[in-house]
Amino acid sequence: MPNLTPYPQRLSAGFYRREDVVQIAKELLGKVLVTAFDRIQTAGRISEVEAYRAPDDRACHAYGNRRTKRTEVMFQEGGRAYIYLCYGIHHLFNVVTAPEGMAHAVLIRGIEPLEGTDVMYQRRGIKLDTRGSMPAKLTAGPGALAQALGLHTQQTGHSLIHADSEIWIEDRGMVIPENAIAAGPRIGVAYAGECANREWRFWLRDSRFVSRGNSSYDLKS
DNA sequence: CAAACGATCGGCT
DNA sequence: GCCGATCGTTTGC
Repeated sequence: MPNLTPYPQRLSAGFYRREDVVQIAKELLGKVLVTAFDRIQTAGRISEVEAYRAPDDRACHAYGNRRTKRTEVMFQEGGRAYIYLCYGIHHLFNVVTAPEGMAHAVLIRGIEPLEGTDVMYQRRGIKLDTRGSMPAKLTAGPGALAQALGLHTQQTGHSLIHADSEIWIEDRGMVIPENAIAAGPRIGVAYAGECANREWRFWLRDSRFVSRGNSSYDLKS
């Protein structure tokens, strides 16, 4: 059988609306996050993610299924952006998953720059230096990559699926073997008690565009 | 109405 | 490695 799958292929409702957010988080590694605001396209390969899951996850903003104005979008059907302000400064981008009524999300924590890198430098306020390799600080860390892609809290709730969306995720056919994925506890959730021990942070083991050291271990060694 | 608190980053030591 | 910035959201009085 010839492979007739045309790439790139935008991820569809069926991908996002499954109930296993941990599995979806892992599958998002290697996919390509794209923004196209005012016809300026920027894109990067997802290299680090974290899963959050209401109602039982104390680290999740919708813990206990509490609905607030901010978290309401997490309860909507999968395939939307949940973007919130962190520490008064950083705009953190999450992918809403699961069917309507289940508040699950995947925080995107790192991307490897692919397209529009000049714009990324501009948005980040980093001076372009063509000598040497791209600095990890360009798009490693959730606040950094959101800034590089022009993501902002005002886009929270936007669809990642509709044809006219300015934010979407593509499958470009990259296959990530399980042993290329590392796992560890989520960052910055010490307040979450036992839930802080859940190893729901995943990253591409060999990527430089990861927010913390590549310690911890590989999945399925 | 008041106040505490971040799913972080960058600058400085 | 440590520390301060900065402000919307949430909760408590």
